[in-house]
Amino acid sequence: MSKSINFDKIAHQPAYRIVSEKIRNAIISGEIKEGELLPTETELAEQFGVTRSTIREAIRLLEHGGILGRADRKRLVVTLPKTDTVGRSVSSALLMHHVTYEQLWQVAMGLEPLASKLACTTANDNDKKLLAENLEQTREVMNDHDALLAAEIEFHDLLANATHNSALLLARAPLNELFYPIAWGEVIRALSPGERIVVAHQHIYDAICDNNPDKAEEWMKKHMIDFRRGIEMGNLGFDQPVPVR
Amino acid sequence: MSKSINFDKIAHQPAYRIVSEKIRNAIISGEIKEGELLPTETELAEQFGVTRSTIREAIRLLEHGGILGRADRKRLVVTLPKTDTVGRSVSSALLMHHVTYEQLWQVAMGLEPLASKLACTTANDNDKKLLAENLEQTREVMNDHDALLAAEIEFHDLLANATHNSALLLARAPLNELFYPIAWGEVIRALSPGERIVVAHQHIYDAICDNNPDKAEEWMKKHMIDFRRGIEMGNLGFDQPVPVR
DNA sequence: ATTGACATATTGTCCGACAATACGTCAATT
DNA sequence: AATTGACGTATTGTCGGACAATATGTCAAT
Repeated sequence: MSKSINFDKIAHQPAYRIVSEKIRNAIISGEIKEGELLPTETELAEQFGVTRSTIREAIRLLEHGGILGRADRKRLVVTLPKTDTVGRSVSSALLMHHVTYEQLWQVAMGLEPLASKLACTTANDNDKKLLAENLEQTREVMNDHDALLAAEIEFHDLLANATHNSALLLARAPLNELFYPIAWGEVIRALSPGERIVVAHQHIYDAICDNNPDKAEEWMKKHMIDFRRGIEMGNLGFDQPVPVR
Repeated sequence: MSKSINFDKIAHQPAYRIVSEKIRNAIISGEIKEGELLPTETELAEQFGVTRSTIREAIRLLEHGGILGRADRKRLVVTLPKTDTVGRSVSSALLMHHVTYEQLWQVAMGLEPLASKLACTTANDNDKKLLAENLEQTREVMNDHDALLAAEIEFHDLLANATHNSALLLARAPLNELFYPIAWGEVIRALSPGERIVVAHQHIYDAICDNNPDKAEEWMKKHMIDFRRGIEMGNLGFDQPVPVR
């Protein structure tokens, strides 16, 4: 133990980070509204009094987070971060943490029935129409593994969208990105559970149309448990890390 | 409808993005292991055959996602993305989506009881020790609004950590960042619910020590519902967007 | 209304330079 | 032996300027 005075670590931020923060704040606070063009790099450089290279680094910092996109591959534009953009960085974080099938399933078990329940009261006509179309589509491709997987993923995605809850959408983004495509994909190839999937989806869809939250929640739970049994019956270890790609 | 042939949009990726992807893949696939130093910028520039500026832009792209940090503020090092790093970008996304208290609460209602339940079987001695210390701490500061809020946030965080489920940790990151500090903060200032908080935490802690998942889940649910009533009783609109900062 | 030609604006990439600072080494000091 | 000091080196942060590639806008020609 040193008896000497302790000074706080001095926070020397590089310029590109300061600039990035300033831009970020301007965006989040609504000073620059969504859809608006960012000033050009040279203009920004003049305004902040730094070189264009510095500005570019600052911009890259934000671009990854999805709050900056490009209008036409030239000018940068302020954009609402899409779920999949944000989801991708969360997913790579999870892969590095060696997330397991089981851990993802637990989260899915927490969020998907919830989404199902909420959707009953929030889904509008368009949401229902999309779900109905997906259901029909799923029935058609029931025996085509790849197409079935795509339809299954879309169903859960449509359902989540129907809640119109962006917090929920973002929280479940890793499921879309890692859980369904990989884990579920293997299950489908191993067990061909097309029939069971369609039945579950149908019941969930009906529940939403009947405005019956409890039923929607219950069927989604069953669906998820089926899921789990699928993973266990396939030869993928439930407690194994999700493989990278 | 044009009858002419449709070509796919040509995907011209700028060099900095290609470089960034390559580095990202090398990291995720484990080619460069966690904790290892990245080659210096000049070396990377030589290896990829581009200028240092381009390398720097590529690095900034990754730095934001948290998979690159710095060892000593000079050399870059491969790091496991911490939950709060990733959480921050998710949170700014949510703010831009004008997420409401209610939406965050719904997610919390899905995840927190789950965390509580899971923690019963996964918490180790150290987790329990930390929770116990937090509990004691909470009791002491019960009437100091700011300290109470900090302790409350820490409790939920410790609980989530005790699940040792990184997917869950990342999914609930926005709660730590937006829901508790802002929404809960206002409730505490308005209603001084110190007593109720301590009681709930105590029951949850007991349930974990008794290895009683159902009880843990139930009490967390009660706790969250209390939460909701708090928000409704305070003059914050439950369906209002969470204010920016 | 479509095409073509041309000037302009903006981004992507390169090069070279220098200052600030973290690191390692080795000597000097106590 | 442990701390301090001096010094050279490696690496990042920032600068300035340059040029090519590519969208954009305008106006004339068909």
